[in-house]
Formats: sequence, structure tokens, C-alpha cells
Amino acid sequence: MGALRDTLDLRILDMLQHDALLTADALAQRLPLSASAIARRIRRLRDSGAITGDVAVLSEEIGPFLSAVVQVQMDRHALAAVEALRRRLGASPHVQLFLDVSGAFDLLLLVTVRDMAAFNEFADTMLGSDPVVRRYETSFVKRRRKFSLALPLDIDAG
Amino acid sequence: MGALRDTLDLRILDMLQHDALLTADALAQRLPLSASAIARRIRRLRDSGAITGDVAVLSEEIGPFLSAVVQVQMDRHALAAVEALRRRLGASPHVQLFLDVSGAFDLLLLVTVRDMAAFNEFADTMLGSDPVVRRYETSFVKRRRKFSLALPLDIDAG
DNA sequence: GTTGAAACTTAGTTTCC
DNA sequence: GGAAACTAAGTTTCAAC
Repeated sequence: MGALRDTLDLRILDMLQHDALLTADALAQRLPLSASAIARRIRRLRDSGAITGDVAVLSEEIGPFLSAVVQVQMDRHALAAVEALRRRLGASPHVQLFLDVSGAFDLLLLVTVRDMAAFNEFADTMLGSDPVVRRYETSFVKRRRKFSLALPLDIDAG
Repeated sequence: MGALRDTLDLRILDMLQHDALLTADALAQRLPLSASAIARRIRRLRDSGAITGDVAVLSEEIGPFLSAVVQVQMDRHALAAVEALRRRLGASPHVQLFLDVSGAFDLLLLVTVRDMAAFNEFADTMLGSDPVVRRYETSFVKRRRKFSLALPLDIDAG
């Protein structure tokens, strides 16, 4: 997927990962390239997979929501059972972030639910009842200060 | 911001937070509503702030990248210094996730950089040299299994 | 092979009912 | 809210480099 040809592609990606509604016309005012060339590049970046998709970001105020960071330590015995747990976690709409991490814990989750009752329900059914889960620790999110998918693009280094 | 009027708004939001490029026409095929009514609702949801923005999601393969979860314990003495640290962290393009959390640590960060050298540079300049930071613990991300901004919308409950 | 301008097509917006 | 007219943005074509 070597679809990034030059620093202009990087600059286009960087602007779109902050605002995907920018038109090719608007981008053309900030880049030394015509709108039609920019539109072509955006299409190529999408088709090549450099842009995997576009998502609408919703306000937390449509909530209320309760979020928690859950660190999970697993037993490694049954590989199939581990895979099953992973599938369930990845498929849950309540799991926003799901990472394999190094250190004392194996998994780190960001779980978002409606309220504490829903969190307990989640923890009990997804984690507490699973024999693969040795233990887990929960930190509740007091405030979400930044939550961005934007990757840091070193524009110079292109 | 009571812009959500019914379950149709929720269903529109849920589809757009997974694919913001869906056209009103495409949504109309899945919802009992005409394309023009859907387009009107989408505009209203954007204007009211229920949709705060739209972002392009980039492939990790444009990297390579190194990500780490950093948990930070702070000294609470100098409030102004705490605020300054928060501003710097929030403004950094390397900080994708920045949460205030309950428990033994105060802050949880997801930091994404180019490589280990860049991570050390980040940790030294942003955390190691800051008197507000009492200590921090780093877990490196071995695998990113899910990273989504999508909020769980209970469609029924509208 | 990529650019920029113009023709063309598609999607969003506005008007009217 | 729905349908049609209108406007704006994306796509394709084509000549030039």
C-alpha cells in the first residue's frame, strides 16, 4: 500500500483526518494544487486504503454515558477460548478501544455504557463469567479531555 | 441540546458514526423515510451539535507507528502548572487519548509516535521534566484490535 | 503519468405542497 | 414529511506538459 507519493498526500490526509468535510476546493486554497488534482488524490487515497473510512463524531451530550478503562489479565491456557473472548469484546458496541498491551495486564479496554448498572452488566457477562479472565481492574473516566483517531503525520519527513 | 427527537435520529446517527459517506439516498433504503427528510435531519443533527464533526480514518499502514498507554500520577500542589501540563498534552498531535481517571493514577494517555526514540523524546519533554508529574507507568501497545469513536446508542430506548 | 479546465454526474439544499 | 427544482461538490474527459 505505497499510495503516499509525496508530502502533498500527507498534507491532504492530515487535513481530512481532522475534518473530512473539507471540499477539494477548500483544500486547493491551502495547497499548491488545483481542486481537480486534489479530488483525484483523495479518491486514490481512499481506493488504496490509506483512508480506511470516514466517520461522524457524535457529541457526548447525546448521552449521558459512563466510560471506564478496564485492564485485563488473562489465563493463556485455552487458545480457542481466548479467541472467543476477543471476538466478543471486539464485536461489542460498548468497547470503543481494545488493545493488546505489554506489562502486568494483557488487554486494555475502554468501555462506554449508559450508567453503572450497564457497566456491571457488561463486566459480569463479558469478563466476570469468562474462565480466560484471571482478573481485571477498572478505572472510571472522570473526564474525557481528548479522544481522537488522528495519527501524527510528520509532514516534513514525507 | 435536545436535538434528538426520535429513534429515527438515533438510527441515522448510528449509521453515520460508522460510515459518514453514506448518502441520504442510501439511508433512505434502510429507514422508513424519504431521502430529503433524512438529508434535512442530518443537517439539523450537524447544526445542533449532535454530530460534532466528521473525520477520515487513516490506515496504520501509512506508518509505522508505536503506541503506548501512559498512566500518570500527579502532584496536586500547583494548579496553574497542572493546567499548563494539560494544555500541552491536549495540544500534542502524539496524544490520541487523554482521560482523567479514578484510581491510583490521575491521567491516562494513549500516545502514538513514530518509533521508540520518538517515544523517549515525548516522555522526557512532556512528562519527565514536569514537576507536576510524580510518576508515570508505560504499557506499550502490541496490537490495536479496535479503536473506534462510536458511542453505543440504545436504539430502542430513544 | 500528472496537471488544470471544462463537461458531466451525483449528492445536498431549498422551495412548494 | 415528500417531490421537484436548484445548487454545490465529486468524477471524467481531454489537451498540455
